[in-house]
Amino acid sequence: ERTFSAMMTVIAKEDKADEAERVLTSMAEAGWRPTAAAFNSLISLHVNHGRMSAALKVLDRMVCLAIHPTTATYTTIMSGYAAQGLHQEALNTFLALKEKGLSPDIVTYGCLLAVYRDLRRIQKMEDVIAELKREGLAANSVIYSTLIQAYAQEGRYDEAERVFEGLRVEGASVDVTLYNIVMSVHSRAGQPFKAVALFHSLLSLGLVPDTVTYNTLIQALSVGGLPGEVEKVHRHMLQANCACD
RNA sequence: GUUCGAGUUUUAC
Repeated sequence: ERTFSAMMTVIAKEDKADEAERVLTSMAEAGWRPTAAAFNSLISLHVNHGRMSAALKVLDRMVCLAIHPTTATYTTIMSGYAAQGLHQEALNTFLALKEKGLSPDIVTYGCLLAVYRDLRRIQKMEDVIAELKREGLAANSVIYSTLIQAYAQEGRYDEAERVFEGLRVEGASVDVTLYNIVMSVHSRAGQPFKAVALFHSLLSLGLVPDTVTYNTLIQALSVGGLPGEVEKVHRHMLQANCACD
């Protein structure tokens, strides 16, 4: 059962849609009950290639086989619509999830927030974050980084920074991606020194810079009028054995 | 400490 869904994710990563379909249907025909996670992997595969109608067909077959879609099922579909800029469809999927009696989890909310960010509905985002907290969920780095991007997109850099400070006071999780995002915001705000400062605090927290970190920092320095500093970043990168281009 | 799903850099008109 468990090894099965693992197998499905492997197949999904290699984009063998037809193979995945075959395995899944033959299992079902043999009287096995594939897990919802196995179907979710297949749905995710279609979604990652922009094949929403194929994804929805899998959802239908799931229902026909009496395998109940999960929160992850709907979240996957929602993210597919969001990726295509089909915001209303994404929001409808969120409603559908709740109508089925399922509860959105932190990943679902992260996806919902990305939709409202693209729609430039900041107040709505604040409402959603309040709602998720009311439901006992802990806002994490994904939630806050999405909000930070929304403020930055409107040029409201001080509010973006306040969110970043607030999250640390609150003790929310932090990760490299959050730092990458805030560094990028400082870069666009014309504050290369803040990006550099953030790079150092990320290191002091024991976070490991990735290729996006270095690229973002280099970008911040070159557009920020400090191209001379770029060489230092390169040296740091090589010393850290980072597999960057 | 049990990874099926969410957020980040660049991208030639």
